[in-house]
Amino acid sequence: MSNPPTLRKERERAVREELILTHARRLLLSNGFQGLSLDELARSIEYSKGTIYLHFDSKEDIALAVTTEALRERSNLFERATRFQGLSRERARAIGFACCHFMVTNPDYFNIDMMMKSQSFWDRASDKQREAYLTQSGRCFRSLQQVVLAAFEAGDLPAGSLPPEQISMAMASVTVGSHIMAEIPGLKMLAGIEDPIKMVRNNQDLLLDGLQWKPLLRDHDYNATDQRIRAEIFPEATWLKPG
Amino acid sequence: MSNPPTLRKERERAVREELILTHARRLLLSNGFQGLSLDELARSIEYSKGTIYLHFDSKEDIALAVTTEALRERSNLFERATRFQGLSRERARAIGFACCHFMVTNPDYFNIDMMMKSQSFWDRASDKQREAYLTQSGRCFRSLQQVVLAAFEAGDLPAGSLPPEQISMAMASVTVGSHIMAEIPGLKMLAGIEDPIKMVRNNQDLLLDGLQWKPLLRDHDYNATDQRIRAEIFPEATWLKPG
DNA sequence: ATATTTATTGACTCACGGTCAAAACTGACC
DNA sequence: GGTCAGTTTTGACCGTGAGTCAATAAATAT
Repeated sequence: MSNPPTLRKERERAVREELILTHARRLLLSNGFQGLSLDELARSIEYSKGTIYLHFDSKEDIALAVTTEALRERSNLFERATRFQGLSRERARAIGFACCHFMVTNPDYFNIDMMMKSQSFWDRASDKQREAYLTQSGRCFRSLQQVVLAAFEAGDLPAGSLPPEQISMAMASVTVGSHIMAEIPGLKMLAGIEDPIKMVRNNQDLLLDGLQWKPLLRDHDYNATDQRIRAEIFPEATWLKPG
Repeated sequence: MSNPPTLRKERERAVREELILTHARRLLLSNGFQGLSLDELARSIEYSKGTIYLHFDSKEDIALAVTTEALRERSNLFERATRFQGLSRERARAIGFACCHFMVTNPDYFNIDMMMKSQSFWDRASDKQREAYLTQSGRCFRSLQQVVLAAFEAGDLPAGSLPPEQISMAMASVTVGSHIMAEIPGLKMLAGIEDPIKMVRNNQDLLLDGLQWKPLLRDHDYNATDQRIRAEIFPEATWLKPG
């Protein structure tokens, strides 16, 4: 039994897996799931198709892994957001900010993510990838939950109104839904949406007001908060317009 | 040139198209998009595969048509809902009710609908089907919009706060998002969601409160409203639990 | 009854996801 | 440095299934 080569092999394997995912993401984003050809992918990475199947069980498995990688990135942003120093609702806003920043940075991510949630896609992925995806979902959720609990402790949310998990879910729901609605080609026109991000954030504000999360939108200068969030946590977010 | 036979032909064509869609829906719902085989579909309808292609451009085209049929059904429910006699927020609630009723009646619809919105699927459908889909989306949206405008007229929504289209979009967003979140396998457990429908309606309530849509949740007995909605508009909705 | 147009077919192609026996490579042992 | 068991990698091959189109059947016109 030789250890050094084994370790090297593992490292090389990890590198190759990353190589596969990098190219898979590129193909997936440019041609969609249907346009992702495993023959082309094999050619891109300069390994054979068989080798790809040493890493992943199916095409769907690869797509889910790509999605999970992006989701991990999103979780990281969320965790950074929770570290914002401020009122509880400002911290919640920082998470909303993170989410929008992610959307701007990864404009095509939602398409793939939504697709993978369709039963017939989800079912064809491996347990391993499914678990990894749920782990990252959990991380996102926990970031939210942490801020919600802090809000209860600070008395910024009315005690006993709703269980905290439900509040986190509501926040996630409005965000996901807004992103989706913003992407529907025809409705954007129909509803006169000019700036999708603005809509998302707007809807988040409405929900938090509905939850009576203090301070309410009208009682605080959240534009200033946004500027602080950007300056202190997400200096790379160049999309935020002043005012 | 013969007219009578032409009319009959058109009728027969429409019947056959419906036949295709009926069977396509069955296969789609039971096996998912991947499991929908055009050979099997052809066998089901007792016509050849070529004939299917006289009606639809691609597999995606068929799937979109199935989706649109369901969406048309949903639009019908929405329009019925707008006819509820009551306060503006009660009418909005009736639409929320309709949406939940639809979800209960068509539990797998959202999967397909979400999939069709992915770029690579949408792109493979025909213009004709895309337009039909957007037409039905528009009908849903307009039902919502109608109730929102009525709310402004009645003074139940604070004037000048937000443009009505944006309010409609927010309502649609929170609903769509809640449905999606409710369906994610792992998160349901993580967040302790027991009744997905309850969550959807809850989130809708929170948003409408956030919009200051009078009367607020705490100022009105909306359980009674639900009972009336069911009795007067949706007697077939057996899922509504009393209380 | 026959010609012409229209409707329908299903065998065929081709692309692609997935497999696996064979080839290439590795490193342990003499 | 040569041999060989074990491991890794390969790419030709398979089955499936979407989409096509020349051939056929049915309907209609003459």
